Amino acid sequence: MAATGPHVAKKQIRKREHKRISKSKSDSPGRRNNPERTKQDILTVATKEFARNGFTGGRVDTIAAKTRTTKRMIYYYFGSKEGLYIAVLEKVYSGIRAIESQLYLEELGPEEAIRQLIQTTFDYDEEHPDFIRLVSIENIHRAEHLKKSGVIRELNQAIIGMLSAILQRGRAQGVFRAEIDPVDLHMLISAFCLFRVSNRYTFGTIFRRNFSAPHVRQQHRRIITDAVLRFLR
Amino acid sequence: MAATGPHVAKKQIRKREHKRISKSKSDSPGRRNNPERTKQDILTVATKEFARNGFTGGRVDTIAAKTRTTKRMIYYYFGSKEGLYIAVLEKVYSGIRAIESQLYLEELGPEEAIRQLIQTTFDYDEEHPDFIRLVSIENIHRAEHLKKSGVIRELNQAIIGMLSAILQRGRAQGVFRAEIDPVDLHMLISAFCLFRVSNRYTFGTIFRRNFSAPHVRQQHRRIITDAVLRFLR
Amino acid sequence: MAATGPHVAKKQIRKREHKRISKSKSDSPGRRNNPERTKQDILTVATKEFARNGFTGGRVDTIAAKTRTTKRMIYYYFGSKEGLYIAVLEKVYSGIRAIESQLYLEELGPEEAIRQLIQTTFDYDEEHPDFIRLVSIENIHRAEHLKKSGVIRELNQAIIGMLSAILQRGRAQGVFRAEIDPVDLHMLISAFCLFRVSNRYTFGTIFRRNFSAPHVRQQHRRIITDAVLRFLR
Amino acid sequence: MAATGPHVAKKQIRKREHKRISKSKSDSPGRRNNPERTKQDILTVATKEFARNGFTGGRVDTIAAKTRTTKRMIYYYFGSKEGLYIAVLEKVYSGIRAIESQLYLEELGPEEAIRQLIQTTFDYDEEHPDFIRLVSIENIHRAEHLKKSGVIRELNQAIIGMLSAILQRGRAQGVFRAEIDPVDLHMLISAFCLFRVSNRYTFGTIFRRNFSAPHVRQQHRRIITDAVLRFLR
DNA sequence: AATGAATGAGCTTTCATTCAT
DNA sequence: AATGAATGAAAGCTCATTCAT
Repeated sequence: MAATGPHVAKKQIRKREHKRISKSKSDSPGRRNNPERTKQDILTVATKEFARNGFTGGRVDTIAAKTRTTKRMIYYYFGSKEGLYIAVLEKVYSGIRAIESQLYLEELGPEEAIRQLIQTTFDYDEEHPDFIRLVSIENIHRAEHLKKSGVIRELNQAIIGMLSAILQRGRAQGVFRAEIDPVDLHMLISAFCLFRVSNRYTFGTIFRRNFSAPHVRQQHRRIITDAVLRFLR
Repeated sequence: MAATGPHVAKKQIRKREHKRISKSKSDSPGRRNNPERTKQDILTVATKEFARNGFTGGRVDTIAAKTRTTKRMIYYYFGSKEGLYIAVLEKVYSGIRAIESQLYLEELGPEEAIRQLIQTTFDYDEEHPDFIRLVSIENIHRAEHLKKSGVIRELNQAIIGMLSAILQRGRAQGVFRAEIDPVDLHMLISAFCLFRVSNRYTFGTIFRRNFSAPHVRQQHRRIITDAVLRFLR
Repeated sequence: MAATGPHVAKKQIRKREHKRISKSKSDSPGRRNNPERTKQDILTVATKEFARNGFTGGRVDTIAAKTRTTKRMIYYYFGSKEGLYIAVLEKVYSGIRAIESQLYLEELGPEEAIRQLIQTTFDYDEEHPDFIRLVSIENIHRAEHLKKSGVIRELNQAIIGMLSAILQRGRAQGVFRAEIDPVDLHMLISAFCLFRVSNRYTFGTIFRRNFSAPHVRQQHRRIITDAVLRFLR
Repeated sequence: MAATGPHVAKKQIRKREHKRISKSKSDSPGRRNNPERTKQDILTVATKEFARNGFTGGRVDTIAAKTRTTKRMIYYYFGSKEGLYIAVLEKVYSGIRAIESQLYLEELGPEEAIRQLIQTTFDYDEEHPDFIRLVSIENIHRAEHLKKSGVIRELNQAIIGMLSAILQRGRAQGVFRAEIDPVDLHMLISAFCLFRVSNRYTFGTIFRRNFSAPHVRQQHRRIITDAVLRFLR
């Protein structure tokens, strides 16, 4: 074992050189040295792939092919297909939270606050079908992946606090009736807003409705707002 | 190493024996000679498998293994994995139609008819999670399989006719307000009833609600009935 | 769902035809229709591969390439790499058993019987280095695969019975001393015969002995026979 | 999602912190600046890993994870997986030599010297299964790595010289018979002592013997001592 | 002297489907 | 009418090693 010094390589037989043709510094300045960007790149592509084809149907190969990186890097950064999928879930769930936290509903009257909240939820769901699809997919999987993420659970508690405050103010002002559970209210709103997006394919096919049409959207927005406010009064 | 057959992973099934036992057609009327029963057997198993794991996640091998028949027979009778899946969809969609057609709501007052309809829908969804799951799964697939089935579209039109009649009677009696579209009303009801079942995993995980608990179920039934009736008045 | 009849295929889009060029009956009469031969073919190749490179180092691809069949068939017949490996173990262990069972030592005097047994063991080990290697490999794996095979354990019990009988006769005739455990005796013999083969590479390298040389082999045979008989007297 | 680093599967190791803590060389004498200690650390971990899983089965990643250092350092100090493995071999082979060189058998009578030597070998093998396993592993690899190490060959010659001297003395005193080759004698002893350890898994599984049991150990020690001495007389 | 970041190549296994009678 | 045997294609994942400073 002789001295302590570092190992001096003896063999230099490599067999992979052929593919490494052009690797000058100016070539691809975006890839190396910017791991965060690479991760975000993967995440964006993966979100689409999983939203489109589900967890089982989503292909790691397909994701890699649409990325600046290779399949190997997906495993380097996310460990497994499931690890990547969970990261996607965390990303999309944090998106809706970010919106909700910027509503500033305290300054509005109770009815107006509810109205605002419903419309924000409604529009967000309409404009983020990938999020809705991922939630559906995760429900098909009995939330087994979501359960593994400690992050998500904490993310979405804020909305209940907000609803609770609005309900209390409404009761104090005599405009809302008593004993409405905020979680149930959240469900009543979510159910409708989500259903429009998540079930539009079967519902639309069977009843020949195109939910993307602007006037349908307007009408649905009015319906859910109307139904909820009448329910609360 | 025994016989020559292929590797059998988990269970050592009968299969190979019957060759010796039932040589002539008249011998065992159980399996052979009863194609309809075999088809139903396959369909029942497939419904569970697809509901549990989705279309992509569902395995033809798994279905075959849980059946009295072999994998080959699935292809013989249903042509492909998709053919089997569509047959499953047709079966479960015809189930809810059967229920709805036996309601006899014409004899009830408008409010009572709506109440009855909601509760039936609510209970049916609660008790048939496999149906709800298959609808969700089909939506993930953008209803591409459902569209290939001419049968289903016709199945679920009846409910709209029924709602339309009730609304008309309600308007005539002055208990319901005008200009409520029956399809929208169906959606308002369906959204809530379905959501409770389809999204119980993510919603339940995040907000720590157990939707299976009897008192939660009772409360939800009251909420949707209440919300719809107030909306209609 | 219409009638009961079998499915009539609608799409016939296939994309793999190109490779299936010549598949006339006369082409390869050995492959199809003869699963047992195919299995044996795989087993023979796998024995060499695993003996050469170990369980971890052995490659399923390599085995498949050297076979008349494809990699897929290995999984069809043996279920997994481990399944194949265990089948190999069972095959080679049954080989030595077969030899031992044909010795007919009862007709010989005790000393002569022992002498015969040792020489048979010695020669078998010398001539079947693959078997010895597989045993070594299995020991590196702490016999975890061997334990999964119910067959092997029963295979090698016969030798103990034989040794026991010889020892008893020897004691009765007064040529062997008392209280020799047959399992220990089997180990004394096996240890030497096996070691020559299993450790010839390190031992040979360090002490510069070539165990394959005929005169070395003769000498070793004399040594172990001599040592055992002196031990028994 | 926190920081940018790669996916870490099982444990969240320190690593990244030390950069901030020990900036100057004088700061923390623990890790940096002590290459010999780092090398020994790697070597100790690698010995276990290779002994447990073989050369092919041993994982560079696993070794690195259990070390104070990173995977990169293994390559820095040992050049390759094989380089590290050879270093391990050299380490363990030098261990047995060290023991043997401290026996001082010249002062004992020939029989007693042999007795002593056998028991030392027996106990050393019993207590150093990792060494035995590495020897087996190296034999599986046909000693291809050992051959690359010039060191080892010289290490283990001493034992032959010692045996030779004892045999000569024994012959001179008339207690040992003539014409016993010291290398063969070494093999007779080694075979048994090694076999007990190297083949205990398969032998133990098939014949249901637990070689770790104290009374079995005692009996085996008696057997090999007895057999060898009777062989020499 | 020392190291964080990246990776090409290849591994085992699975899946829906067809062949051939 | 019914079926045992066979399979191409691709999926997820791992491994020792080098890049670039």
